[in-house]
Amino acid sequence: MTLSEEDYIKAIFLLSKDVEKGISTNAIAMQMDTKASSVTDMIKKLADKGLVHYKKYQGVRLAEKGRTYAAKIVRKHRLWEFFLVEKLNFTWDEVHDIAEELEHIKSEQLIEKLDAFLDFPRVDPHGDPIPDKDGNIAKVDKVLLSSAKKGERGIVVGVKDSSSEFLRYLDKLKIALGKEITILNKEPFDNSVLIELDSHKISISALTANNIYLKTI
Amino acid sequence: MTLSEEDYIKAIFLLSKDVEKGISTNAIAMQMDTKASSVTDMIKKLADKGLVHYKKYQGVRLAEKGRTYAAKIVRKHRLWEFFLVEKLNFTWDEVHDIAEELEHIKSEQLIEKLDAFLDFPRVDPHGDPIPDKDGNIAKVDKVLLSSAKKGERGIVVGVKDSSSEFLRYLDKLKIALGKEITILNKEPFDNSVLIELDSHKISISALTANNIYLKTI
DNA sequence: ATTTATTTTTAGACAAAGCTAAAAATTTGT
DNA sequence: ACAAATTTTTAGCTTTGTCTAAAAATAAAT
Ligand SMILES: [Mn+2]
Ligand SMILES: [Mn+2]
Ligand SMILES: [Mn+2]
Ligand SMILES: [Mn+2]
Repeated sequence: MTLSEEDYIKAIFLLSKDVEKGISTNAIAMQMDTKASSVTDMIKKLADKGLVHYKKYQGVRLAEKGRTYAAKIVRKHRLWEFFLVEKLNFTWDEVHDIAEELEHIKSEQLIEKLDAFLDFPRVDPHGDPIPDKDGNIAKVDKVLLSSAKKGERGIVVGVKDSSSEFLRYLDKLKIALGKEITILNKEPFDNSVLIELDSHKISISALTANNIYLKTI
Repeated sequence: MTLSEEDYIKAIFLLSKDVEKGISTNAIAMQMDTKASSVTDMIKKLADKGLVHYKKYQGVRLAEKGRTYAAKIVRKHRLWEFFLVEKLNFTWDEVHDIAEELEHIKSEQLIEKLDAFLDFPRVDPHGDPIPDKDGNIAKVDKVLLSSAKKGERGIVVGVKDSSSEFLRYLDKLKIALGKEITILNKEPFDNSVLIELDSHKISISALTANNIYLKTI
């Protein structure tokens, strides 16, 4: 598998997470910041290799072989992110692009030794689960802050958008994994959410609330 | 710089170490396990980018720009090797190929943080010096075991051949960095060397002796 | 049910990096 | 000094992955 093939298969894997149907050419092109025609070319190659199921104009689905391969790349990506934050003191907004390269290093032994060195972490710095060595992913139960109800309390356990910009905005709001949040009110006018955090009341926009995951308590 | 360009510039850098003249196309092809015609193509590209000086049929020399770039790749290679051995418990014969990939990860910040995490090591697991962040390399003074004289003593500080096969052979002989060796005798017939190691006498072939560096004491 | 708009695929080009085979230059041997 | 051997370069092809522009298929709108 080439680096490029790996990035495609991973993109399809991530896009398939909560989608039942085939993934569209355009969706993949968007995710990978490339052109639809390039995607079509690559999909054909992946189909020839038996990694995806593909019928023209019908979108693409991962074959079992492709799914486990993709999960392993995601495993590497997230383990490296954990390493960068926990051992090298990077912040959670700095690690994605570096992990995007590190995830392609080809050595089973390396990743198993890294896993042990890190003491077998179960989630990455953004709260995303780290697949095990066979590609299985633990189902984390979490809800979006935007869908939590007035009066509920929860711990921040993840983010949906993990772009640097969003993560730095959360830093500014003092929102981080592990923080406790209480939903004080929801404003019907603009769907903003009034929360209590560190004994302060702050208002969170609908867009922001739609990108924060809570585990309700 | 592409991965391939980086590997070429590094190869030229390593071949230039104790050579004054231009590096030949064939020597590079040999080192990189590729064909001379491919080397010629790449050299032209590197020359266009100002990384090397090149005149047809005259071999190639690193330009200053190329030298510092190459030194940075070597720095990354050796720091990662150190990490693999010291933190992930790899053995010295297992790390080269993995470092060959890791050396291409593009992040200044990553390598500086890794350096700090490792506590600024000065040599890699094979005794080779780790260039500093500006590409300067400390001159280590060491001699080949093959050139040490009868009666001299020394500490093993490096290897010339760092192939897995040779390193595993050294493991078998119980020769490792830091071990003390006394030259008891040199056999004129086949240039083998009789040494004392861990209070045992063993005979080392000329070829083996020519790939072990000592710091005499 | 057509027409219009959007999505997807194809066709044709291009850059990177490699190869083989042949030509050109340099080095070596006598 | 000149022929033979070796090294280096060139020419022409191949594979990967990308792109633009045009054609084909599907989806949406009237
Ligand atoms: Mn990637
Ligand atoms: Mn992540
Ligand atoms: Mn390399
Ligand atoms: Mn080394």
